[in-house]
Amino acid sequence: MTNPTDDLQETLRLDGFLPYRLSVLSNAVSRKIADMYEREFDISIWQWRIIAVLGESDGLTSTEVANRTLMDKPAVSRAAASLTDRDIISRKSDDADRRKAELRLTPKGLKIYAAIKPRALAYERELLTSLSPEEARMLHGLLTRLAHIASPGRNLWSDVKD
Amino acid sequence: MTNPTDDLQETLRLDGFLPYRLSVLSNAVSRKIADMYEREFDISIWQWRIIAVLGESDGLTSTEVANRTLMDKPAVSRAAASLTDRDIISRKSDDADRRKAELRLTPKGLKIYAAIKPRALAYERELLTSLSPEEARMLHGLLTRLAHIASPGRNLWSDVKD
DNA sequence: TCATAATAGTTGCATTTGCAACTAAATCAA
DNA sequence: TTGATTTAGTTGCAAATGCAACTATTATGA
Repeated sequence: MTNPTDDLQETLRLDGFLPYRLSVLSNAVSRKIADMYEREFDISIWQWRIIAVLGESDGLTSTEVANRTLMDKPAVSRAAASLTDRDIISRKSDDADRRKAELRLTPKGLKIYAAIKPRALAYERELLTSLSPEEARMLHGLLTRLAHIASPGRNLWSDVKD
Repeated sequence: MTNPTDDLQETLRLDGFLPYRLSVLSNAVSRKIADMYEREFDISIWQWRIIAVLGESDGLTSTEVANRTLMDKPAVSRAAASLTDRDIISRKSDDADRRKAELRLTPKGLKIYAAIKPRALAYERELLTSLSPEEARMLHGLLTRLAHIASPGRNLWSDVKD
């Protein structure tokens, strides 16, 4: 096994390279959880994100959804269109400003939200089984700090404080 | 879980949902670092992964590269083809088994590797500035444990020991 | 007022991705 | 042998992504 660049001081192992590890782990997690949404509810990750934020707080506009989910506007537009077609969310355009429209979960959407939510939380719990509660807290704190560095200025997610 | 309705009581905030946070952080990090590869060297993330593993250990076959980088075979094939076209890697087919071909960095490839590596490591260091050495170690350990749960059986990355 | 700029959301398109199906070569079993 | 299987790698294609350009509506300012 030759290492063609022994002369360079620091070693780089893809294995231990943080961006790589984050990417691989995130992909594995997303893939697994997306399979569940998809298989059982025919809902994509983006659709789920919209449902999730509307479940948290109803009556958001597309732009607000985009900000909260960090999706771009076309992605929200398309995912919302397909959810509207399937009667999972409704859109009511704002009378005062007819460019805007408020998105809400329909009764059907609420049912889907109520069905997916515990599955999502259960999967998260499963992931965290290997971590003690303090370690889980630590993990979130570390991820938050990394996010500040990775996207300075922009808050990738509001800091969870407790 | 004895009482399934307990799940419904739990709150779900996308913000604090681990799969979401991993995805958003990983995207931000990948985007930022990919910009650098792309802008300065016209190298995609996939191409960089190939260069990186070949920089670590030369003379791997496509399949070995795929295993180490967790890319799928078509992705390796295409990225390797374009790197070969650009004379960044070379392929020498194995005389004993003519299905196989060993991939190596060319002198030009070595130069690119040598140029990108310190930038990549510098970016990783920058990310980790907000963490103490123990915290960084802790982070890697936590990510490793999550990876075991997320992809049981399959080792997403060999555990860094020593 | 009216032209200009800004904002909300949609559409179009080129690129990337993931997966299945394929070719070529080697191995195995009878 | 030789026919079936396995393995290495490539090609093709459908779907997902990301971004730019567009429409429609509202706000601004001379």
